[in-house]
Amino acid sequence: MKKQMNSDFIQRVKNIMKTHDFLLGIGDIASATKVSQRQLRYWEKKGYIHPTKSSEERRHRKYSYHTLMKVSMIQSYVDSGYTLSVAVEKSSKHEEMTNALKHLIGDRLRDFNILEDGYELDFGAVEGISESKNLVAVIREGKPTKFILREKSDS
DNA sequence: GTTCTTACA
DNA sequence: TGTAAGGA
Repeated sequence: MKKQMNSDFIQRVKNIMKTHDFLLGIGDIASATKVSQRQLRYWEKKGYIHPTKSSEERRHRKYSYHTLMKVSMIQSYVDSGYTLSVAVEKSSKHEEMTNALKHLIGDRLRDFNILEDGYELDFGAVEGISESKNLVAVIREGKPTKFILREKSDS
């Protein structure tokens, strides 16, 4: 239900982006990321990045903001000394990790509290441990983050 | 004016 | 890989 609403929203945003041509040219990507147009065309030939499908009928390539971020991340890995292919692998893995984290948070985060010096994230009950307790991540500035099992409150 | 491909250095 | 040529 919630997921349905969310994908509808994303679809509407995509439609608006398309009708308003909220897309970036190769020059935009190049100037923003300092990756040359030559390099971007090379990355495309290698299959690392893809122009939007709608640009297949166009004269020029068009890129999404998502692609901009991907290029930026790949380049940051390249700047760190990784080879291009490794940089691409790392950016793919980073993206998957981000998706997994979003999934985890959306799926399991039951409560969130802001503390004086940090945060508490309540992930609810842990299967097979204790149904009356919740797993809580406690993050405090200057201290190691820890997980605790806390008795459920009635309020 | 920008982007495209091809080709040369 | 940068740059130039010559078109779109």
